[in-house]
Amino acid sequence: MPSDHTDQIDIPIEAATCQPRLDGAAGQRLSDEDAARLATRFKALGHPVRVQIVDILARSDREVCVCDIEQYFSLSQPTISHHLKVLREAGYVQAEQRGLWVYYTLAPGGGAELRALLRSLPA
Amino acid sequence: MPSDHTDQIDIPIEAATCQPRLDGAAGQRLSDEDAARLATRFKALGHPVRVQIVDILARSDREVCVCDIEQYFSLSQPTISHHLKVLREAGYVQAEQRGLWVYYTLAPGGGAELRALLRSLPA
DNA sequence: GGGTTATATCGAAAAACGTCAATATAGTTT
DNA sequence: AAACTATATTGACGTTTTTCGATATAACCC
Repeated sequence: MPSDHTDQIDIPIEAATCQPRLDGAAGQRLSDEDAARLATRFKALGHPVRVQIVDILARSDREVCVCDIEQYFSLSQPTISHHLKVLREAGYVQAEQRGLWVYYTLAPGGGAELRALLRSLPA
Repeated sequence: MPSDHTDQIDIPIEAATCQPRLDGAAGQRLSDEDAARLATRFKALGHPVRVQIVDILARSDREVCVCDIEQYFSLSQPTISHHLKVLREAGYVQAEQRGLWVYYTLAPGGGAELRALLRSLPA
């Protein structure tokens, strides 16, 4: 009779080990430092209030006063100040004091990239 | 007599109020829902281990077994499993079980975007 | 069936985060 | 100088996140 008992039958599903990798188990990858820097930047955008703040700045064609930013939220002044600090330290925004007021803008360079990031989900 | 005592002298630096906004104090902006969704996605990338995992998947041209992912880190198995879950729930990665092993890939669609995100900082 | 293996889930402890009230700082006005 | 204003910082408290050991689940092999 023709072969209908092809000997594939007792081949274990994946040769008893998960598909071996080509490169030696720890090939080229992101450095720990780069991963940490990236994570810091992403984490800074990982809060709705900070996303909103960045969006406000991205939509504005001029600098925006902290006192105006505060109007958008029903949060205490220290809380807004804290979120602005996180965004500043992550390099997303820049502050300039003039008189009693402090004006924020998106940090130069990252502007286009940031607008793209914001568009990356709602699309 | 000609004006040489122009009355600009006692104009306060910024007219006693910070530069007024053009739109009515709460113009068009990101909805709370969109801000929350964006923040959730960014937060999922807000940890170095998860950035590394995404990078590993982004560099690989094939699916990667959990057992291989674990090799990259000196963290417990439950911890890696937890980070994979966060990435899964954020929609960045996909899992497929085959035999005893589970293989992860970047979620379809977002692949190019994700690679761009990863490139967004080290550049 | 019983034994083994890979991954996921649970529960707890430590660390990080978000928020506010209180206070400090720095500028402005009188 | 004193009073006032906008923003930042400090300190405390509740919540969430990260991590692990222990256990559960599910698939394989004998």
